[in-house]
Amino acid sequence: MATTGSAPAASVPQRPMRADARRNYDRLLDAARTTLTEVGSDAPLEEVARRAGVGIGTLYRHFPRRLDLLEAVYRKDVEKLATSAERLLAAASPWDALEGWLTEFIGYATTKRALFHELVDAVGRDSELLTYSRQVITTSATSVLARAQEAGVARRDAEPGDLLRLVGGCTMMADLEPDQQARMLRIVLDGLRA
Amino acid sequence: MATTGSAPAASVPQRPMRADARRNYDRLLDAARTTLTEVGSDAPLEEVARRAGVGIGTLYRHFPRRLDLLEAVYRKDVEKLATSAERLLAAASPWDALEGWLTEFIGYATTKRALFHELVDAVGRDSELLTYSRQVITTSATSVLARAQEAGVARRDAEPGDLLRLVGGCTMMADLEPDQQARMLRIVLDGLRA
Amino acid sequence: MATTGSAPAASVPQRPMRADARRNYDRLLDAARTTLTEVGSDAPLEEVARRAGVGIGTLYRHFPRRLDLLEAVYRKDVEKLATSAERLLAAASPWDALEGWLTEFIGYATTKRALFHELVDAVGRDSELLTYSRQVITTSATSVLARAQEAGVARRDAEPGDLLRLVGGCTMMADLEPDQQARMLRIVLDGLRA
Amino acid sequence: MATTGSAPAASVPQRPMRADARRNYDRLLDAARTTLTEVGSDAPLEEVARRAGVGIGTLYRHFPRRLDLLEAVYRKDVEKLATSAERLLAAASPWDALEGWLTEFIGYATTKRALFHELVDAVGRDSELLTYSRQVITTSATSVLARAQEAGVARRDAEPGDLLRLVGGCTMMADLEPDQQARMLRIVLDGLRA
DNA sequence: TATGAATGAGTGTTCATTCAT
DNA sequence: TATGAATGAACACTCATTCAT
Repeated sequence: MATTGSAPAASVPQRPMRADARRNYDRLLDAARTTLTEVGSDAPLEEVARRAGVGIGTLYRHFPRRLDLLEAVYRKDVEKLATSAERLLAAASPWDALEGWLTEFIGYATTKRALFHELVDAVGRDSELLTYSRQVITTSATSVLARAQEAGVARRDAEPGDLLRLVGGCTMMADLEPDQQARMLRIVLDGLRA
Repeated sequence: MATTGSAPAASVPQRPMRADARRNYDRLLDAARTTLTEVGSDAPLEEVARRAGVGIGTLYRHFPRRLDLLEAVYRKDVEKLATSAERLLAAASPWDALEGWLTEFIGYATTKRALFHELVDAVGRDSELLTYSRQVITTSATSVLARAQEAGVARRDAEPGDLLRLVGGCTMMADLEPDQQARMLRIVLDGLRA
Repeated sequence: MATTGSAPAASVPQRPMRADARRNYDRLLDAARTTLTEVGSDAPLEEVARRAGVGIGTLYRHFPRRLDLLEAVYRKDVEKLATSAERLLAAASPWDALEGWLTEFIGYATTKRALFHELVDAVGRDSELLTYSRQVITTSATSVLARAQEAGVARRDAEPGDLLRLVGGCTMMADLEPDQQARMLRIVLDGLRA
Repeated sequence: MATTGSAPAASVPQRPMRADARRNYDRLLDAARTTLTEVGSDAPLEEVARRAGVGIGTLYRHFPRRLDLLEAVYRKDVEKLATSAERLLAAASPWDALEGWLTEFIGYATTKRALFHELVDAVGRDSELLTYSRQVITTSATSVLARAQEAGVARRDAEPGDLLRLVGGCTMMADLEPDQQARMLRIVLDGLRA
């Protein structure tokens, strides 16, 4: 389910990136996420390039249009959620998997808050990316919740969608104060415990 | 508790606006809210002026800086919430007051989603406006909830802050599909009923 | 046949431009023609604005996209040719009309040399502008040549198209040395005389 | 009269190119001519390299500055005209030589149309390249025309310069429709026949 | 050596803000 | 006073050129 993490989101088998290009690509994605969530969704790409320590031309070589960068940031967060779900399901206790995944989900919700509007405007709510995103998240949330319920550590009447809206919505509403976010998550988790 | 609705947000007693100026002021505020929530927080002010049916110069006469307009829009929504709380507490049943106020709160949350980031960047989280806003909303939410609890129509263990985060967060998370918003509100209200 | 010279090439009856706006519009067109023919078709628009003595924003108010400016320059030259034909046919001797119009045509050919490629790329050879241009020029050339032939001052076996290609082609080929252009015109005119 | 076709346009005796380097050099020149005449004089060099099937670095190894490539393309066309004149004079009938050379000249005029402005801007009208070009073309045109005139198959009152301007000018004016170019050439040739 | 990734100056375009009408 | 034209700083994006692989 998780992708292999090959950089360009789409398409054909291509030669692997050169090491330096790969490093710049990753740096750019990281810089983009922090810049966009901190400065706002209208952050200049020059600022992203600056934080990544590369020239603006390099940014554009990897992401020919602003939208390509936004999509890649969003997609990476979604993929990370899917990967986390797999890893946690395989290696953590049912409860820890649930808690760990929701913690990661908060990071995703922060990214989503910054990018979602612009993405919807540009590619539409039914684009491949957003459809894929909904599917991945629903699947992951369902998995970690179901395992916790089957293990008897989570309330049986909780639905994955409720969980997502509670944690995600509170994250967005909580205006990015990290300690508030952690507290909200604690409340939700306490409420969930069987 | 509610302000008197005098147009320029701050300061000294000044002569009341001429009728046409008042009309333009109100139109601009309305146009700004719809434009900013629909087009996005980076909507051009020319678009706001166009929707209000006035020239850009007139917009700037009323709101010398872009931020002034954003603040006024936000403040108006907050004041409307306060006014609604007073009206509903005076005239509606405890439950209807709670339901009515939360419905209005969704509109506020939509505005907040669009403007909050830019406001925080510009004036800071502890500015008069945002402090005032928190206080008004907490007070209003507390009033309508407490009355419903005292009347025995709402669960006693619900806290105003939870309510706000649930409804507000879900609004933000729900990606602006109005029917989804209504459904989320219904769920929360059903859950609240004593 | 000639337009009234209203500035925006298309559309509905609109209020006449303010005097200063009209002046800037005209200056911009003039500056654009000289800049594009002197510097080349890839001249920066900032240079055009600079020569017109206005800010880049003013240029964009009048011509929202680069192409709009190129089209307007080209269209104005075509319209000038049509107007010249009318004027010369009404007021000059048949021979002087022919000579005068061909002289103006050289200016048009210079503009065309600079802009044509980009226009064709952008709007296509069958666009309204280029169709209109061909029609205006054919009509005008036919008129001035036919009158000269009827008056017995031009060879009867000359065709308008030949004339245009000779004068226009030589203009383009002559690499913009103005004295060479004049000499070529003289040769063609001597050849044409009945 | 023709150069020996040594690749780098100027200067010192250097070892002959390796076969593969020579092949890349030739491919680049061809790709440059087609790209520049088709896409326009502002075509990106990456596109040239792509069409030539080499990397951009290889292009720059052969042509360290953009201008070097433009010069080489132009020079090659001029040299081809000189070579053609020699070959046709030696092997074809006087009339066929004239016709064949003028046909080649149309190709040159197309290249010139695309490159001339930029070349003049960069190296000046009296540069070695442009002086050389004028001399080669005048010489070649004079040769093929004189031979045809001496053979009694071309009008004696035609001048080489007229021919060049007629054919070249019409080529430029004819806006690149190849069939129109052929027709213009036919007209000129019919007019030339003794 | 050939490749293509990196660079950054330059250009088209937008939009907050000012100012003449 | 209301209007909208003018301004220019800022930003998305391109491409000639350099340099690491």
